[in-house]
Amino acid sequence: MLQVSQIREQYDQSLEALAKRGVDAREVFDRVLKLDEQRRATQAQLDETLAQSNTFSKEIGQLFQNGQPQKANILKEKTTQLKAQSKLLQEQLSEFAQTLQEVLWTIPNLPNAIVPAGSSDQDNEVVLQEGDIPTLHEGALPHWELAKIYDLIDFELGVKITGAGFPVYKGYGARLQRALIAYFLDKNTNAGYTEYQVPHLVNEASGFGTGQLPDKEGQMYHVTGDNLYLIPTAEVPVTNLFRDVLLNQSDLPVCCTGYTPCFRREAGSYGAHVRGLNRLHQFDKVEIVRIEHPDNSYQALDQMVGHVQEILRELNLPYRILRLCGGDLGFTSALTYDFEVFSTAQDRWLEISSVSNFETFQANRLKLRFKDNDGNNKLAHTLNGSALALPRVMAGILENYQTPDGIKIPEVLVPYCGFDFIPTPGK
RNA sequence: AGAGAGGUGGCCGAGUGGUCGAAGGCGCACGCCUGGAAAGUGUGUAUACGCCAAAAGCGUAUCGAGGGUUCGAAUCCCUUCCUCUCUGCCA
Repeated sequence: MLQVSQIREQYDQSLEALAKRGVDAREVFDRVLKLDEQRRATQAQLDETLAQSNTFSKEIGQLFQNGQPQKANILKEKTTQLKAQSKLLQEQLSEFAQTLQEVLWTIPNLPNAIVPAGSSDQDNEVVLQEGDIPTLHEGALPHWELAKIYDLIDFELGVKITGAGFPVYKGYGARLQRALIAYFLDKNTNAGYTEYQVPHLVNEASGFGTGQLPDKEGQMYHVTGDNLYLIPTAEVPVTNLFRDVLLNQSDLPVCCTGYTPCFRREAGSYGAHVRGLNRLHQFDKVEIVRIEHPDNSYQALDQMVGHVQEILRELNLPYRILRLCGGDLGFTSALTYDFEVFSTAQDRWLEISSVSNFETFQANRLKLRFKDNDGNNKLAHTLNGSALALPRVMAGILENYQTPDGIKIPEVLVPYCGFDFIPTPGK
């Protein structure tokens, strides 16, 4: 959620920034400023009325104590009027504040200066591409075929016990999955992130805190009996740990990591793009979250990008980094780098990580602040990224590491897996 | 799930209708004391919003949350959430 002061004090810059998303915000900005003015004026009036009323009440108390009830009764009548007035003002104030908040919720974050303008993923900037794209043997297969042949993942079984998009991992597949989680967590904790195990269900307040509610309610699974939501990403429980928190500057930066399954109801999309592991209702992800001083947040973002790069280099997967354009940028993000792994067998890039700086956009909604060294309370910057999302890493490994005799395991994963090769059945 | 107890500032804890944003203590910050430290001692120590160009200052709200009674509510009433104890169930 943007701050009103941002809109008021940097009106033109903010308009320009949003234009990169293809959003013309002039009208909504003007509405915000007007509502804010109304809110403030009403508050001033209300405060004055209540102050008057408080003064009278004190006088009445004294008059009763001094044995002058008739004088007190005169004042009582006055306060009755004031009470009616303040009640009305109170209602108006709530109305203005509520509407203002609702309008602010509709405005996306301001893209950073280096975000390219653009309307779709066509306009994303490739910042870097690294790693050799392997030349595969004749008859190389996409991962859903490999999963079947090697009996690593059973999609039909998942359908039987739950439904489409809930795969069952088996044998080597399950081991590889567990190895990846352990490897990612080790990489992250070695880089200074504190590991958390958080609940996979969150309450309504947390859904509002990170912005899934009220708008994107349909994307989460809702446990109606207890009014809880299955988390769509660890970002929700982890970031909400810091909801309504006032940190000290010396606490910064806060670096967290955690593994959770992620649940997404998301409908739509068809064909090869959702086959196999490409899009699921339940998948695993290791997330990193940082809370930073505003002066350091972009440096932190670069560090996070470097960290994910290191993992991909170790896995020896060909990848590229995209700087998302305004039109492709998430609603809450100021700057996002997407990581994509090249899937040779599918001949396409698969998104495996997204690293973003939200600046104060989330913190404002979460009321996540810190006391700076001058004693002022300021909104912190929040950042997060996947390090990494499992399914497409799995897909990338299976597809890029396949040989006619079987699937090799990236060297760094061998200690975690306990095997270095998945042989072709029957060979 | 049933029965009971309870939710007050960073923490502990007092407060059952007015002068209570809230005693006292702990913690913390700064000063004094000290050769240095401890002890002792003094002062200060919440958040949000509004007024003000800004600071100072002032106003308003906040004692889990929401509503009500009252001129006036931490205190009385209602609703709700949460925590603890016992019983039940259970990995």
